[in-house]
Amino acid sequence: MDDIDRTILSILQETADVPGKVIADTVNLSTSAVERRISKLKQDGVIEKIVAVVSPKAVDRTLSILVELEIQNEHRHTLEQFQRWLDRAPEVQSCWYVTGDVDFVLLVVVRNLEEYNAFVDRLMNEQQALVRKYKSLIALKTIKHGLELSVHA
Amino acid sequence: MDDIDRTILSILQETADVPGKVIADTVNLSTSAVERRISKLKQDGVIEKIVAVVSPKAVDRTLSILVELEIQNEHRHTLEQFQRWLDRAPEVQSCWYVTGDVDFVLLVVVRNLEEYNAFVDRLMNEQQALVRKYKSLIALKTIKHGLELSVHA
DNA sequence: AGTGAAAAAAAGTGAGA
DNA sequence: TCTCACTTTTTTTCACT
Repeated sequence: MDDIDRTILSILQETADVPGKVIADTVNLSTSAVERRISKLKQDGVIEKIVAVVSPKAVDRTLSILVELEIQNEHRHTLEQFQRWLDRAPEVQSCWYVTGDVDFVLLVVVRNLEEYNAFVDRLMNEQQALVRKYKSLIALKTIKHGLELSVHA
Repeated sequence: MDDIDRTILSILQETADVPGKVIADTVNLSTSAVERRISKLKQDGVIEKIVAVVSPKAVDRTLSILVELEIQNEHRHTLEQFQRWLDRAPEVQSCWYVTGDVDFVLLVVVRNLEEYNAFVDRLMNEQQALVRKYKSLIALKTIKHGLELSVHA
């Protein structure tokens, strides 16, 4: 992966629905060369996928909450099934297993507090043996939210 | 926005680089109808953008850290410029202003601890008057990370 | 709004440098 | 691995239901 690929990646990370011709012009290459590079980047898994970013407002999911979870120590061996539970929960947009006194941090995106409450109820019901404690950090403002990575070597 | 649009959205949220024909077949509509719907969804801002998701491994950004920041109370009126600072920082992938004893939560994605340390140094240097305290939650594992929203009414 | 066909645009392929 | 010319696929447009 050379410098041109990185330039292509940083363009595609911002907007991927541009014709190859446009990219070709900015990197001074022919369209086919650019298309061939993009195919290879997909092939090699450098580009994992191309996705549509949907407006949270438009589908009424404007409430973001970071949830810090502490897990019962006795259940540390059952974490796998809990991770699957999280992975399947549609309200959970992101989720990390972290160091420190907190064990998991979840980013939960829902319609409103009622829906959040329902989510927490479900969590505490279906995973009551596991979760020792939780803390909700309600996002008053999302300053920035995306998946862009700095791509330079 | 009807049910068909929502189906289209949920497909596009997963993978947006499929021909309209494929979507047309799954929603039982002609290609032109589907393309017209997609154009309108973009036009109306329901689809904010189409982006490439880049593999963190492939570009060597495998260290994710959640940073909790507490802000000096005296500087609450200067938050705007701090938000701009965060927005411009390439290491900061996401950032929320939250309720509770913590004020901001940042998702910082970097190459390694050295790079993270450099980031924190820069933060503390350039925003020393603002930041009272910070806490790093290092992600040992990213269970799930994306921008997908449940799209149903 | 939708369909289906024609036109336009974009992406993919292969020979030669 | 690039470019250039060519083919195939996809998207857009348009007349009509």
